Amino acid sequence: MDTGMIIKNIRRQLHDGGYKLTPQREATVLVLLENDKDHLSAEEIYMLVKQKSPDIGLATVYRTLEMLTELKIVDKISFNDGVSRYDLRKEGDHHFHHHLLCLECGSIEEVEEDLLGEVENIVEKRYDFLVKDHRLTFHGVCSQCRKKK
Amino acid sequence: MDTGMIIKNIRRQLHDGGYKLTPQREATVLVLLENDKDHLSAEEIYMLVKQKSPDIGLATVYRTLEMLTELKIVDKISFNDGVSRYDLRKEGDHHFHHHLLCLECGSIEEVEEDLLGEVENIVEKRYDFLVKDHRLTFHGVCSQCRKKK
DNA sequence: AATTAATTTATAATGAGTCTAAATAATCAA
DNA sequence: TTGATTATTTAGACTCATTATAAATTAATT
Repeated sequence: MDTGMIIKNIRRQLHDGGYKLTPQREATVLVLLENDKDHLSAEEIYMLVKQKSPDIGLATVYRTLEMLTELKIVDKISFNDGVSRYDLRKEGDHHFHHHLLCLECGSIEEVEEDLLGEVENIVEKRYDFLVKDHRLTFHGVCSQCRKKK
Repeated sequence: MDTGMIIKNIRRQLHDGGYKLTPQREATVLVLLENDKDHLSAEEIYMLVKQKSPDIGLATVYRTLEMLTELKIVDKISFNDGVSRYDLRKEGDHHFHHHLLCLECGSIEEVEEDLLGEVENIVEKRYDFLVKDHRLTFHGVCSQCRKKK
């Protein structure tokens, strides 16, 4: 799907939630789209948005990210390094993808496929817990770092 | 296993890592042992330790928790609410247990059994990633909150 | 056009976590 | 044991991510 179409969908989602897609919000979403393989912090997103809209304020970026999180357009995740990171959810995805965090180089790889179907069933039955979403991160060593040794 | 024995084991683990079990560190470990079902933040731990050792400083608690995390005696985890939480690892456990976070009441339930064995195998093979540890949290609605409705 | 509501900006405030220097406690060599 | 060295703790200053606030701007409505 092209960017224009994605933006159009997001505009509709905002309207459904009672929000407008202001130029600042659109610029923020564009940065997220252009960097959908990264896991940017609010500060990093702010720096990138500033290149498009130099007058945007940091608080606006924070508020936009909060709103996008509430609407489940982005997922907020923390990798225990003291900052929250924001990850655009793929169109039609109803689960949050998983992450592989390399303890040596700090890289974060994404695992698109949902490996938790069976595990969620067990949790729902055995713990009587209605699962809505999940966060799964593996800590380990990526192939590149293992090759180096 | 009784508390004395656990403390003894932890003392040995600290020594092996080149640290001493000072009274302040012991008081901190005791608080973690006494609240092993909770997921306390550093500040909460500090408050509880202060009841045992009123003269302890917040920085000492932070440093102790950092050390215990490094030695894998506790696991540090964040549930996206802006604070890190610390969870004592059970004796002999080589994986971090999972969590069920209720989006309505905020309660956190623990899942002791390891449900990720097969998933880790897939990740190791399919993504060529050496798994050392994991963080798995399900977001959803607990049985109590569902009963209320 | 005037009014109201939503949004943004700039900046101040908060609060978790870290750093630093001085004090204290433990360890070691003589 | 004494003095010297090292590790640890304390208190408080500091940093930095995030949030709150008040004034200004923009958009929507009457």
